[in-house]
Amino acid sequence: MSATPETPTKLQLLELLAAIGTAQWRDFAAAAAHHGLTSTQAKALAQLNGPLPMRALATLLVCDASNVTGIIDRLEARDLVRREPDPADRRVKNVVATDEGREIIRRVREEMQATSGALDTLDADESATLYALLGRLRPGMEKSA
Amino acid sequence: MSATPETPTKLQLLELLAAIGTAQWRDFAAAAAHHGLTSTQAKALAQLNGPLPMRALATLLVCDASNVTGIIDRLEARDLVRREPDPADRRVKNVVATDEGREIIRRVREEMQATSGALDTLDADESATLYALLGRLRPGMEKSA
DNA sequence: GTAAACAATTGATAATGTCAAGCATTCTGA
DNA sequence: TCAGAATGCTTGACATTATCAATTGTTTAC
Repeated sequence: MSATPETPTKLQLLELLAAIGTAQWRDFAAAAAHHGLTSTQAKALAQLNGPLPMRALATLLVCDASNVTGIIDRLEARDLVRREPDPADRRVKNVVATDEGREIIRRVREEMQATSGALDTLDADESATLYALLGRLRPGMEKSA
Repeated sequence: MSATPETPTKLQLLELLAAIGTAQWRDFAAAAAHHGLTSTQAKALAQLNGPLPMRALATLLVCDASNVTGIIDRLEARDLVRREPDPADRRVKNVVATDEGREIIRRVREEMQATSGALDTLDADESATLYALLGRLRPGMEKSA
């Protein structure tokens, strides 16, 4: 057997990447549902590492700003996030995750067992290689069309 | 510099994988919108390599069967899919992509330029390595929770 | 200091999602 | 065989997510 395995076609690689992405999304959505969150709500909560203006959140979620209003309304009704006025610009409202919100999204991430378990099958070298390759891929993929 | 780069923490790897998945989804959704398809419609169309019962499609999309009825209704109204009776089981309706449906999803895939372009930055060896690593990850990730 | 630009919200409407109920068909087992 | 359970799809009721146009309040630019 060769040290360099057969080169996959680009289509094969695209398809495999899509399959991984789909599986990961399923895992995330299932964990979120387990905590009474819709996928969208969980996705929004996952962005809130720090205070974030509504507009910025809309950009991250790639949707209209008016949509974010409703999503945050529902999260706020459950005390998972707060709206805070921005001290520098009175037009802006910053969204902040509450302690409860941070805790719940932490658990969701923790419970992505399919994804987590799959990564456990890689040894240290493989993890490092995968990390390096995906890291090279990332900037190109995040370019705006 | 070392031949074996630093081993990433599992959390770092999870985060990177999530970022790649998100970027890929954005790319797919944008290409779909360019052809007047919602993300969900495109996702449904993408499953139709062959005839597929409504129920099977619901399983693949991880949603209720009644939801699929509406999605397929709208695709059928645009002549992108057809419902065909199953010869072996009269309860079943098989969904089949029309020529137009196959063509439109082919173009959507073709126009995922961010993803495609990112993969172009890898040489043959790197592609092969990435393909092998992701291929090892896949079965574990597709396990049901 | 007025006009343009921007942030967030509201209201209208469509698409997506769940659940419960229904009809038609197939399967199961006594 | 045939009554009842299970299955596949649809419908109806409803909540969520999405987009767009219009509004209000606040900055920014000229």
